[in-house]
Amino acid sequence: MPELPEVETVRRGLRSEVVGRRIDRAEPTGVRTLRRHPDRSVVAPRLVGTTIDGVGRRGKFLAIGLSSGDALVVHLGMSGQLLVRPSAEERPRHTHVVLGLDDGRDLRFVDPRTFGEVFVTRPSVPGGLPDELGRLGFDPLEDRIGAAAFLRLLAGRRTRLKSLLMDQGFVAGIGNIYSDEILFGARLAHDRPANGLSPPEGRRLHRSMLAVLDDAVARRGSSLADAQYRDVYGQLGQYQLRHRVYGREGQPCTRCRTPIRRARVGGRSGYYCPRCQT
DNA sequence: ACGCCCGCCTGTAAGC
DNA sequence: TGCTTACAGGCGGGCG
Repeated sequence: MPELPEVETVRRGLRSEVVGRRIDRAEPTGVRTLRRHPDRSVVAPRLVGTTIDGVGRRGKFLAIGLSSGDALVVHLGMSGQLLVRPSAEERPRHTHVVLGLDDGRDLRFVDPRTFGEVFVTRPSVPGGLPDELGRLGFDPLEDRIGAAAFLRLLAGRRTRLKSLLMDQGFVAGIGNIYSDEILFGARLAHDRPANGLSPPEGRRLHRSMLAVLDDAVARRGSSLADAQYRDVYGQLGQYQLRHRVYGREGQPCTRCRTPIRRARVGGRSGYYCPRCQT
């Protein structure tokens, strides 16, 4: 499922493949994908003729900067893919947006479960972050806040750690998979209240967050059994091979051999080592 | 302020 | 074998 490392991998792929290209055609057809646009007919004219200037990311959102000053914002949701394919190639099912580029290729948004979205907006600060993303918390890799600042943010929060890590208004980009991996790396239980951590524990959480996310980006993200996550080239990620708790219920902990457990946390599966994480 | 549930979706896999 | 059910989960909204 696309979380920060997967979205960052897509961002880097777009930077290599589509920055500098002009959009010659636009087919924004997906009704649910374009749900922020009550009138979808306004979308294509804002895209056609513009050049892609750059690609930014905050948390799980991508912001594709256009020469017009608009930004094309993309969220992959659960099953969204941004694929760069030759325009002549057959389109897969659930293709909701197609941008025809000036090099004979398409940038395609494909999303079977339609939890993802695409919209065009004009940042009030030219070249800045789209205003719609302003409610997001800090981005662990873009902002690189230090341990001291992280500890100050934790201090005000009574929330349990897993919920807090997945709260996009607190820290942007972490979802179910990486919250479990980060908590394992920090040797902290998912239900610990954030403001109850000792300073060493808070520093462990900070260090684990950066270490897990950096390693996952280096391995181009996680693709699970459903193979829904693909980069812009259609390639799978490799970080799932490094998962130490996620999806490993009943398998021995890599640190202590105790069987990994699964718990329902807020309607979702959370995985942890009952011995290492306290 | 926080926890928890629901609804939105489709594809896959487990269960009967 | 074939149908039904459960599950995967990001996110916004609602409710207690």
